[in-house]
Amino acid sequence: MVPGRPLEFDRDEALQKAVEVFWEKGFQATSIDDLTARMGIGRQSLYNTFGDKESLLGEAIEAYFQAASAPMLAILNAPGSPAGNLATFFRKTVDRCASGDHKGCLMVNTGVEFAGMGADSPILKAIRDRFKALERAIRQTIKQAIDAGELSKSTDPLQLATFLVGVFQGMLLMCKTGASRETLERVAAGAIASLTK
Amino acid sequence: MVPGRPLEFDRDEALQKAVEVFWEKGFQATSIDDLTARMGIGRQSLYNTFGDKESLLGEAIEAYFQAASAPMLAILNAPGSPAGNLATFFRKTVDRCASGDHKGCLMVNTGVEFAGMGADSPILKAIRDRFKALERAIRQTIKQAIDAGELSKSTDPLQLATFLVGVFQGMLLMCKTGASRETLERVAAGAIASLTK
DNA sequence: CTTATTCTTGACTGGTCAGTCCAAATATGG
DNA sequence: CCATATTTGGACTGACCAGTCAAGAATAAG
Repeated sequence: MVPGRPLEFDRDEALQKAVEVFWEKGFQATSIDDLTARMGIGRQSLYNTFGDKESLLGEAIEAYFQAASAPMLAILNAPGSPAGNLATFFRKTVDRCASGDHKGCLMVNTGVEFAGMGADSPILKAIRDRFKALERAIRQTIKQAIDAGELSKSTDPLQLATFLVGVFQGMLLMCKTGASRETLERVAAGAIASLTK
Repeated sequence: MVPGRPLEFDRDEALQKAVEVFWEKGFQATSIDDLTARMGIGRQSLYNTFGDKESLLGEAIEAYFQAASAPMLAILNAPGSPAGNLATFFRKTVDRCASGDHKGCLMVNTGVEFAGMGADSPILKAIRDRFKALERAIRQTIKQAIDAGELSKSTDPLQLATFLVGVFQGMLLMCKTGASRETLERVAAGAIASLTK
């Protein structure tokens, strides 16, 4: 084993706290002091362990995506009706928004913040890639729904998947800016209605 | 007439420049120097004429909304088919996004930024109110479409209107984060499809 | 125990930023 | 021409902030 003083904190726990702060306040509005306070570690420990502020954000987004996407992908791939799974996906999104104190989505929030400073930002690219991955998963479920006869054979899976991701992002945005549960339910109802023909 | 040295610049022109800067860079990332440079006025002139940075943003949002909403409301209220007008609304949104160099929507962008700092912000309230006004206009057009027999009598105007505003905001968000015209066209197609039954 | 390695603590730095102050400039009204 | 009112330009201030530095503390290997 390599010698040296061991970390006094749990790296994953600290990262989880960083996720919360970035999620609530946004990247620019979060200071290093905000982070160290919530993470319960010293300034130098943060720089040693996570690199600079933007690297930490990158790790926070990665951790957020893993935690947030896993249950949603599980819904899409659940046994039973694919179209029903898509409907469940949107109902679950309403629940998550309504129970999250209007924090919205870390990736959506961060995407808006970084969009203004050059489209070549690695952060922005990571966010886009992750939503692309979600789109692929939804498209797969749509294909299954078509095969199962739940959606018309004339349905364009790519078009419908992109549309649903758009509605999804719209819901997360509205959640962040203060929409009520009723509002989000109406949006979700529209998405679900587009699955019944 | 009240004496005193006259302004050396056109207030509305300067405000329009401020809109552009906030729109591109966001509120926090815009410094007073960024503003004075683009507006072509001195620092003190800015504070004299517009108050502090947040007041200027408030005026910028107001001016942006007036300029951006007028043509969109005109589309909704155009003579002819109400449902067709709603479809035109979304096609026009694609055009505006695709021709705007991925600036998205000033109100959406700003809404995300201010959502993190207290839901009681007057800026955030103004943004919400303006989207509520858009929702009302869309609901009115939906009612006309129902009366004209273009939409089923069982259609819930409020539900559909809220849904369409959600899709609209989703499109503006995706525009900001770099979506291609093709992507936005797919989302718009989904919204338009929800108007044909 | 000694040494090499890593972590922690707190002070420090260089820069940026929003907002203010003030003296000079430019207009009107008498 | 003078008094009054307003704008302008530039310097200034106080605060904050991301990132660095250095000295001491904790660990494991030999």
